[in-house]
Amino acid sequence: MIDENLLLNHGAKRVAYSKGDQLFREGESAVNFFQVASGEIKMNNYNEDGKEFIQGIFSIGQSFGEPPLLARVKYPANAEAISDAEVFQLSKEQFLDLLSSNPKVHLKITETLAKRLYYKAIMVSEISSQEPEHRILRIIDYLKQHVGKVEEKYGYRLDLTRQQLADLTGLRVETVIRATKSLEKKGELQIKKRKVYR
Amino acid sequence: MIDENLLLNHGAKRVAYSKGDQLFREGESAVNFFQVASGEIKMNNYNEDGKEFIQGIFSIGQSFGEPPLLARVKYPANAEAISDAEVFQLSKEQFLDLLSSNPKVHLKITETLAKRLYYKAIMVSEISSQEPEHRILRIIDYLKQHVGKVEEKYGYRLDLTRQQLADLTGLRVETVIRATKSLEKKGELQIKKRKVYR
DNA sequence: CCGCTTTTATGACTCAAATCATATGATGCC
DNA sequence: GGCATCATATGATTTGAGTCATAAAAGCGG
Repeated sequence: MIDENLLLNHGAKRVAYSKGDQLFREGESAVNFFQVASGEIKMNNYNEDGKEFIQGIFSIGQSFGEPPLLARVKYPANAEAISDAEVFQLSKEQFLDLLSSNPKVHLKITETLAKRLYYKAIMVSEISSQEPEHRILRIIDYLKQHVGKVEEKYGYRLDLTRQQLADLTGLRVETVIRATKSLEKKGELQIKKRKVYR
Repeated sequence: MIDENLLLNHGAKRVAYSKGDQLFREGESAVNFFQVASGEIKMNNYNEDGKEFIQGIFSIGQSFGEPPLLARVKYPANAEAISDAEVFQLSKEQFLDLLSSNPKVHLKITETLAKRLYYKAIMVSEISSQEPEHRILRIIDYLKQHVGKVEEKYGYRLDLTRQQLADLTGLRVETVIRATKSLEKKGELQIKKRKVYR
């Protein structure tokens, strides 16, 4: 997360999007740096027959879409507002300028990329070679640890629909529903009022 | 790739490994920066029933294992020498020192991470939602474009065994063999002397 | 050149997740 | 409060990649 004033001083604009708006599309060239000011943004892909895969969900303070900016490649996914959202935007030049004049911020960005790489390394290995229940537990544990919010009575509350969980793990809703039920039976997680806790 | 002399000036050691040696294991803490001097290193995971997944293959000039160093997390995978290999190693402190005293090198590393994130984003989406043939073509195209070597008579020659291709895509050898044959029939690639060209 | 290992190849069979259909329980809104 | 929409739930059926077995071709070392 880059300090708001620093962003504004380097020419960032605060842009508002409505739920469902697309900020950029897979295959486009990267021209901006993005950091969420409010709301939530997801990055996703759709395969030929319309099945969605969610690369990540970003909320307040988190940046996204930097890799293509730095690696000079096209966007590998779309970005879409999950809710109404506001986003700080900075042109590529402004962003690179900010980095070179603020080594600490640069290091922070590098760390962010490293963390995301860590997450992706885990997910790609899980998805390629593990069973549905295992995949689901892994992503829940990851979220609990890395974006973990309040510990409630029954543990960490997963704020995702079954569909989103499916799109993050590459499974089908029905499979996720059945797997979470089975996991509850095994005592690996709790389901209260349809919400998943762990 | 960081200049050899720069590495040595910052206290890098050149370490030799034999084919099959493990440089580090999944779950261990990261203490070193690595850059390949000769030979090839792969990073991989094994799931419960021994199935391998290859996260990446690194050859001369490429660095690996930086993310856990920067993100302060455990290694998400093992590193193993595919052939006899030599590797420059730098302690975490030496590496961070090198970065802070060489902004250009730092930016280069950031770019490297960004590129790998790009690759992983593609692979995770492919693996989660595409058919075997599609996955295989995608990884071949990626390799062709990003580590692409000599264009031969029949196009880019893929220097991977069917097994390695399977481990990179999360498929089974038999599936890869059948899929590549089917792709050849469709004219999407060529197979000459068992080697895949595209 | 010969034997051994690795890699590619192919057929038969299995099985678990995807698919399809349909229902019921929440939630939001005019 | 009633109606539309969204999310969860569950059973029946299909399907395609995994699994298993077995073989043949290629590469390699002595």
